Amino acid sequence: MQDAPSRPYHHGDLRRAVIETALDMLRDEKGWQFTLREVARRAGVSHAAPYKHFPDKAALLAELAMIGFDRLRESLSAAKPTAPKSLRDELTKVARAYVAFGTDNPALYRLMYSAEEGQAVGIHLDERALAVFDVLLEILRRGQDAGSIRKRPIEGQAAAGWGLIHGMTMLAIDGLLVSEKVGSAPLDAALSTLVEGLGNPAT
Amino acid sequence: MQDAPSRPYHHGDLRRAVIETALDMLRDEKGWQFTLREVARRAGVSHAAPYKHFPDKAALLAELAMIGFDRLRESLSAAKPTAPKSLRDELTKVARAYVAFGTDNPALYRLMYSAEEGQAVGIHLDERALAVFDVLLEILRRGQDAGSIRKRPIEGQAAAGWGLIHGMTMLAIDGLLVSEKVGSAPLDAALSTLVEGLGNPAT
DNA sequence: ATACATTGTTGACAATGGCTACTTAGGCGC
DNA sequence: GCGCCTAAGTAGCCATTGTCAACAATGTAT
Repeated sequence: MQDAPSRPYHHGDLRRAVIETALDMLRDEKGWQFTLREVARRAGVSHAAPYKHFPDKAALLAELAMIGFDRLRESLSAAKPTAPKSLRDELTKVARAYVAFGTDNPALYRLMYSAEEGQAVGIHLDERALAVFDVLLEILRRGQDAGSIRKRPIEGQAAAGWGLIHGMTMLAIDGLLVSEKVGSAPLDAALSTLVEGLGNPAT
Repeated sequence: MQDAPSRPYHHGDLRRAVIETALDMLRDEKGWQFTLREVARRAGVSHAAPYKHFPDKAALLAELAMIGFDRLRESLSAAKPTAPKSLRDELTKVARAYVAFGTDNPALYRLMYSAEEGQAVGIHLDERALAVFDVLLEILRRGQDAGSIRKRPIEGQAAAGWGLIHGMTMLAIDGLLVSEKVGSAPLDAALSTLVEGLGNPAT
């Protein structure tokens, strides 16, 4: 991780290094409330150096959130089966990957959804965040065309899917899906209920 | 609220006053990251006075969260129709009240779900939090008995309901339910999808 | 070579904020 | 009255942090 010999005065690629270090810290810690100074410390530079690459802390956070959306989309794409048995199967696999991303990257996920003074809205309307949403939309659209998903306004179905998946992710991250409340396989159960609700009963 | 003339040296009921003041602040601000000093300031006492009634800040936060659960349960009970047209109607009304509670009390709701170093689990297993969950369970149970809700393990159905409702609440609080993504009535759509998923198709 | 822009370093400011002593006010039993 | 307990006030420690200003090193174009 740390470069070996007598760090040259100029890092060379500190911007990237700061981002990488911050992502590392998000991996380690539970929350995204790291300090810029700590990032600098871990990156092996002085505490003010990051300011040469980011106007302020919020800028770094926004950048990290965007990277989070990119990675989430990649996760979802990777989880999409190439030859799905059914659309319901596909939807389930993608949803599972979504929740897994959240539990694997709790701090990053929280950051992506933390309303930094109402800026969350803007972030979520960015192209890179919409790309994640489009994965869901595309599946629903295809399902409607194929007849396996109810023909309802697709935005509403997307709302249901997003809401349930986001909710389960948050609950999972917070460790609240304890068997006392939701049994032993809450995610399976929730997803199958969702799929029932979205699915066309005629099929 | 504020006692009138020349505050006596001893407040008399500072514990309650601190809680009330903190609840006021939660109503005003978006987050629950108020400072104890600010609470004391608003309550009109010195910044150290609260420590006579709460060992530390976390204790106050826990107390507030519990009150939140109490109020949420009351809201749900109040929303439960006395003579519901159907169980689906009842479920929808209660769910709507849940989300409304969240959007009406965003900071308090966030506090209730903020994992203060993994203590969220304990809080949510407390009797007063479980009482909220029981409202959902009871409706599902009754629905299963009446045959209008699918006969599936009830914990799984509760997971789906909780997940979707909590998710929609969080999205609503964060202002993310914008029409560009989820259309004009996302909550309606999501709840009807949920009800479809939970409902017994035979009926 | 030399000027200039870039990128890092050092140091400090200002605000914050939880928490802890120690001191004072006041009520209550005796 | 007297002493004691509780509740409140005052003062401050101590650590943290975002940010900025001034300075130093390095690379680059002329």
